[in-house]
Amino acid sequence: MPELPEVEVVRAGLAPAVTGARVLAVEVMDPRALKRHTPLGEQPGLGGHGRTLSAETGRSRASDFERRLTGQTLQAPLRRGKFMWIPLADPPGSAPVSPGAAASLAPGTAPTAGTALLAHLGMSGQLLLRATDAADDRHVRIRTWIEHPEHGELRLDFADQRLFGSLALDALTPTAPLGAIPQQAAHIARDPLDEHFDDGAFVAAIRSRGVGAKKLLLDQRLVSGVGNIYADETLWRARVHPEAPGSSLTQRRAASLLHHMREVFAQALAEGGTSFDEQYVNVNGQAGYFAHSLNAYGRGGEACPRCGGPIKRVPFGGRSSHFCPRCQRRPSAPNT
DNA sequence: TTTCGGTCCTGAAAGC
DNA sequence: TGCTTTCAGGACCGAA
Repeated sequence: MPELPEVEVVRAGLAPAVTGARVLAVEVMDPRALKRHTPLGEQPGLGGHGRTLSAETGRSRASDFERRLTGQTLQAPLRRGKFMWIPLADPPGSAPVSPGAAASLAPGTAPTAGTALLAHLGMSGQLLLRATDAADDRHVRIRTWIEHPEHGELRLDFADQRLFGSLALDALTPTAPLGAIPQQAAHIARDPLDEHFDDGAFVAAIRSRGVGAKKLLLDQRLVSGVGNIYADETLWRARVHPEAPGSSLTQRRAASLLHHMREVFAQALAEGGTSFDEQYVNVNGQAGYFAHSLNAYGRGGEACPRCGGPIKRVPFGGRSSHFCPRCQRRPSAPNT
């Protein structure tokens, strides 16, 4: 289940092979993997994300995507949170973009910084670099043939079993202080590995909200890149109950959430990300090792590595939360 | 403005 | 053995 560390591993793995490569051909094998893609001249959201695509809409998106991407030159891939994008050929007058330079702008800002190939891996999305004659992987939805000046011809396959992910061509919108970000990712907050992430604003924001800490960590408008796995791990490390209201956290506790979030991300990155049931692999199809380092997520009924008490698994908005009721006490009274 | 629940989707596992 | 149900999850949308 790709969250920030997994997407960053993919981004870093793609960079050497795609930066400077030219797109030779594109084949959309399943238009449902283009849920975020809007053909030129069409209103965003028509038959949009989260809704079933009609056959006609699917064909229209597929042909537009194939036509516009073919022949383009790819730049270095960038990322914010779980969104990753590859800017297409330098638009005239645009500045170089770095991940740390990307900043949120209001949706709807006029696109003036070119176009990018945007990717969101959803739950089971994979971007796989393959030799042009390699055997097919399962669930390949979109196939791209590229030619790199040093590495020659390669295949870049987007595979996605559960179709929660998608590719799209999206307009880049300028950001302050430098750079640009795809419009579809402009509304989300910076991620905690971003050098421009505002720790003070994050702490203030979560302390002003009455909803549970886990919901706040999963809110991509407050901090991006956190999913169910790393939310549970962050809360366990910080000894915060998933349902502890943000307003019940002291300044120090709220800041410690951020500290532990960065800690768990750093460790996951070092171990190549978290892989379950082959739902996440790097660009070479290899699994990460961080699943072995999980303390809470997926360990319902097992002993807490810290206190030995049983890890509890409870329903949480259609999924599950894992925490240690002994280490992560629920606040008994509102903070005053 | 904030919060909640439904929707999209596939395949493994469990239950009957 | 074969069928049905449940579960996993991120992002988005509409309703309250």
